[in-house]
Amino acid sequence: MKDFFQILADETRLRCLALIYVHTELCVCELSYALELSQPKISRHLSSMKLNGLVSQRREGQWMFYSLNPALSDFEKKLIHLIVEELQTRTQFQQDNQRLGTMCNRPECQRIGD
Amino acid sequence: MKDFFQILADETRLRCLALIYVHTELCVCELSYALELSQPKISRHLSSMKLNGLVSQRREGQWMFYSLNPALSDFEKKLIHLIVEELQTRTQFQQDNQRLGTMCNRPECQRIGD
DNA sequence: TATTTATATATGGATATACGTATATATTAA
DNA sequence: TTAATATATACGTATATCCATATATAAATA
Repeated sequence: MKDFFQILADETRLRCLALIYVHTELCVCELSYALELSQPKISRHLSSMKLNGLVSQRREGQWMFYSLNPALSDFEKKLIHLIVEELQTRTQFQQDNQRLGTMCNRPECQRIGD
Repeated sequence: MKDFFQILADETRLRCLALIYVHTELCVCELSYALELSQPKISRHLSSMKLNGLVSQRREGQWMFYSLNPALSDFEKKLIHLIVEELQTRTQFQQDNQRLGTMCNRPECQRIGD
């Protein structure tokens, strides 16, 4: 459980998690744009989230899409749900989400539920 | 929120948190005994939990009793409830809790709900 | 094949964290 | 006042984490 919280103990990763949760799946460039952070930084954090089983990845052409790992335990899923619910009430998320909405040339793909 | 998870991202602190939650309040020597860890180590972790608002402290004679901080937000309280609920199902907690039960000369005090 | 776009990784440095050990402080009792 | 018990803190070290920058890999396109 310690490692689970370790992975949540970073603002960049929390911001990524909230957007991924809400949009089902997002690629690195979308997160980099929405959070106004460098591509390597986003990629590194997603990589550590992947390593710890928080997210899974799917390649589609040039893009690597990240989504919540369906293999998460019920406990972890419940926590993440509550965490994202809370994050959504905060300005940081709202700003990030709005920026994402204004992004041009977002990769076209069959995103489920977006 | 990052700092909240930072504080939860340590096994010793999670073990303390679970015991404190279940027993309402505990002192350093009880936790040190139950977890079989040195007094300075327990004290240092409790101190950081106090600093981050997770627990509050109350002195009674020689003993410093730690309990969950009542000023925690509803969100934080809900998370902690779920976390402790999960921890209670694990052997680590059960062993810690059992050792606490076998401790001799536990400080006598009017512990609420213990 | 060469170029562009998207993503991942390597490196070195700065900072944070956790630890054991030693010691200081505080309270109680002799 | 001295001793014993409980707790807190200081210090040095080892390790982990995060970052910016540079570069490597992979896929798509010209």
